[in-house]
Amino acid sequence: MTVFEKVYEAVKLIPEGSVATYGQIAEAVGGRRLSRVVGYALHVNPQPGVIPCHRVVMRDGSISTAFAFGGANRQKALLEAEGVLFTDETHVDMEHFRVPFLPLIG
DNA sequence: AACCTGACTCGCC
DNA sequence: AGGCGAGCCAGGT
Repeated sequence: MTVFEKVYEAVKLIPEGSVATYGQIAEAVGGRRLSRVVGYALHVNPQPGVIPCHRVVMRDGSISTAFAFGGANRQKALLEAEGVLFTDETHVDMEHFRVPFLPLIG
């Protein structure tokens, strides 16, 4: 099981209507330092549509500008469709929609 | 086979 | 308070 596989597992565990930070995913797969690797893993997302990568945002709730499947606006629309609210145009309301806990992937 | 880079995050100026 | 470097893994050149 590679780190990438773990990343995909973790991302798929994010419940609908919630979001997680790259850091949270990183901690779930082995360490906070892997946050960058998490981003790369989603970059090479092997199964778009299966892996809810739109539920992964920056630690401050902002959406990455380098979003790959339609732009940050598309990601924002997907999240709003799930009931996730935004504090402003680009920041998710992390206080209420960030997942409280993400299980460790082994 | 080694080096560079990439959807990040934290710590030190 | 804002800007920059370090650290992690995998894949391409």
